[in-house]
Amino acid sequence: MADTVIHTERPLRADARRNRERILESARAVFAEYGANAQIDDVARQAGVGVGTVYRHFETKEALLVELLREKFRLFAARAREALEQHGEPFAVLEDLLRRNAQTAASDAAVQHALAGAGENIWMQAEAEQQELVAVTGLLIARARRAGTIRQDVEANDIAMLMCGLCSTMGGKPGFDWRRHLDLVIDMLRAR
Amino acid sequence: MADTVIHTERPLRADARRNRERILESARAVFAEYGANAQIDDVARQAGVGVGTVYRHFETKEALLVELLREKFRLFAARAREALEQHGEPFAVLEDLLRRNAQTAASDAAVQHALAGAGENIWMQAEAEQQELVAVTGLLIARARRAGTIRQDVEANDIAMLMCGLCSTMGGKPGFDWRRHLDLVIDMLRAR
Amino acid sequence: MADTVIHTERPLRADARRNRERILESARAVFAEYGANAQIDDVARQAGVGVGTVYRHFETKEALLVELLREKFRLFAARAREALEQHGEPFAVLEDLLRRNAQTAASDAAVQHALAGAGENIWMQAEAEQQELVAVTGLLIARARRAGTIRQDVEANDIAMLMCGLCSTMGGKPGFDWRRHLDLVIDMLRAR
Amino acid sequence: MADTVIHTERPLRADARRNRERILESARAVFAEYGANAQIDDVARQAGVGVGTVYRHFETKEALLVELLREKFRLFAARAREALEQHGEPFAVLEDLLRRNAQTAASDAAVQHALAGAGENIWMQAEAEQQELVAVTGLLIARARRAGTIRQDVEANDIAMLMCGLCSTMGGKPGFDWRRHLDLVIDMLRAR
DNA sequence: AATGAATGAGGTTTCATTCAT
DNA sequence: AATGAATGAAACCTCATTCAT
Repeated sequence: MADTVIHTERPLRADARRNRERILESARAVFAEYGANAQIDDVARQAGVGVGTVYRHFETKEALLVELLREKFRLFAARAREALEQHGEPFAVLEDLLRRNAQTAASDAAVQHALAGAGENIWMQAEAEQQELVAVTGLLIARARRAGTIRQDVEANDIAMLMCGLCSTMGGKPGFDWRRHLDLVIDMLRAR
Repeated sequence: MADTVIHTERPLRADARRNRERILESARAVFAEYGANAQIDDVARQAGVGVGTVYRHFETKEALLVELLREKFRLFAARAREALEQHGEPFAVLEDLLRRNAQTAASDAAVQHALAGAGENIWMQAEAEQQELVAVTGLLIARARRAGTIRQDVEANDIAMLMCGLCSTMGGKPGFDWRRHLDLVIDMLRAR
Repeated sequence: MADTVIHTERPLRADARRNRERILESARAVFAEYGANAQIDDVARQAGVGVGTVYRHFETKEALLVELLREKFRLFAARAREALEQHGEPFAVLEDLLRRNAQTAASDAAVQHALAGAGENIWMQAEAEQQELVAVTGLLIARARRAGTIRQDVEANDIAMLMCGLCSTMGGKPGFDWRRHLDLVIDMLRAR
Repeated sequence: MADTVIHTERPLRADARRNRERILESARAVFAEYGANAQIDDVARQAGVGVGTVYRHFETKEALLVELLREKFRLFAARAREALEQHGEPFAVLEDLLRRNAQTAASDAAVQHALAGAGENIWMQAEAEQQELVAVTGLLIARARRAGTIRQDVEANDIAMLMCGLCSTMGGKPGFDWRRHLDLVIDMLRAR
């Protein structure tokens, strides 16, 4: 009851934190279903809260989208760090990582799409998280390069772009089969 | 190949055809500037016609987007056909084609973006044109394969997906340099 | 070829007259189907002419509606005049007239409706024709009154209003059966 | 008869209810002034609320019209129920009711008009309320019939149609005087 | 005289965001 | 802190009417 605490940043009451989680979850679901033109009202309804609550947690719709993108980057970065701990052949480890990430993105294709279609604005606001991911990916590449199992001229951003491109083809675009394509891309990355 | 096309559709009065052209031109400009949420009213104003005229030519905003996508595919297909006529080394011809297409897409990044973000719907409505492009690309690949200068396992749809992916990274996404990346991709396509 | 005739009012070339007829016919059909919010374009298409032609004959959509109302009044007036020639019992003649008019209106319910819903404006522009109808109806009533077979206090405008009201109930309004109701109304008009 | 109505629908916040009332009031005024082609924006402005609020309460312009019709039926039904409580001569009670209703309709002529011109759709959506009115009217008629002061063959729907017809003549149609006409109609309903 | 393409004011509706409760 | 009603700018689209062909 004596919670006259001064919130410098975000101690966030337990229920508030729970709401935040629920909102993000719903946002994923709703954007996945309706693309970037899903409505905040839908997100709120799905989360079982009022619109006002959504806005308390995310100042704008864009901010919500940004957070989704950040989360994705954080997840991928976390996986990349785990990969760093592994002791297998470096390229194989990287390959496994990419396959798992692609799979995750595919199960989320519509959100991915919404994010791809989203203005550069959104990407810029997630730059820190993106850099972090690129940095860790860089370490994985360096290891593989030392092992001589990856093309010498590949950089972390190339992987990022290839994966980003792969995701952009995941919708339901006719003739496109991302699994096949990923096989090819991975093989292309391999040292000759 | 002589273009004795039979117009089953109405031949379109001269001024109407002119308007149609102007509308498409403006649409390109306006979508390029404002992305997929450009307004039809802006397209009309920019074209110097009334909104009604835009709607007479394109029943829906989506229809306009579809036509833009179709045009792009037609342009790329035309270039691909030209490339078929050339007598240089097949892979070099293909490389040149890809570079020119990438350049075109880049000068049009926002439209590209709008199209990428667009629902699968739009892509499906342009499927015929896409198939045509893929078909001609297939011929170019076949030649290069016979010459032994391209990876044996590359298919036309892989090229499509790589280019489509490349385009999706063209916005202003931080850290992404498509020219560099295209160099890499082309080199990856080359036979070892 | 020497048709430098001066058109004081409407000599109207034969084909023009034919067009005018076709337009009115189509207007009846189209207003009957879509009510007052039928579009001029529909009328034109149905008539097999361009919109411009419709406008050459009828300055505005309202003018077209007015003409439809006028025609109806003219038809009813003509029938009333014919009734005057008949030698049966005056009230019976009137009754027969009303029944036939109601039948006509019913087969035309939607137009009737459109006309009823239309502003007073329209009725005022058809006033002359309406007066003519009322006048002839007055003669029929007078005869019946002399014969003592109609209520003494009924006037022509009462008949008009009753019929107008009857028509207004003809749509598909639930529970309303205009034939039953007409029987009652006619019996009410009869002298006790 | 105590109004312990159970609200299955949400009880509606106090301010929301107030707004709803205001919107209906304005709708009456605005439809009265401009007929069926009044604009929702005008209704909103007149009510001092945003358009969005109008749409929150009534999904569609049509829904607003329907509610107006329902209200009218409810009002008339309420009056009819009051009339049932009265102990005067049954026909006189009915007559008084009709006169008051006609007066109300006249003061509302344009709305009445809009409703008359409206598609059957609208009437069908108000069928429940209409039936209720017809039912109560039926009781009034039954009493008068027992008293022998009304024509034996008149039914509730006849009264409805006569009144509905009367209303349809109320605009500014030339030559039509509804008060005169109502006198006649009432006299016609009286038992001979 | 006829055609139908063009016009553009105006209509309905949506939805991100604010704010009273 | 949460709620959801309210807001209103802006989006899309329609259609009576005009006008170039």
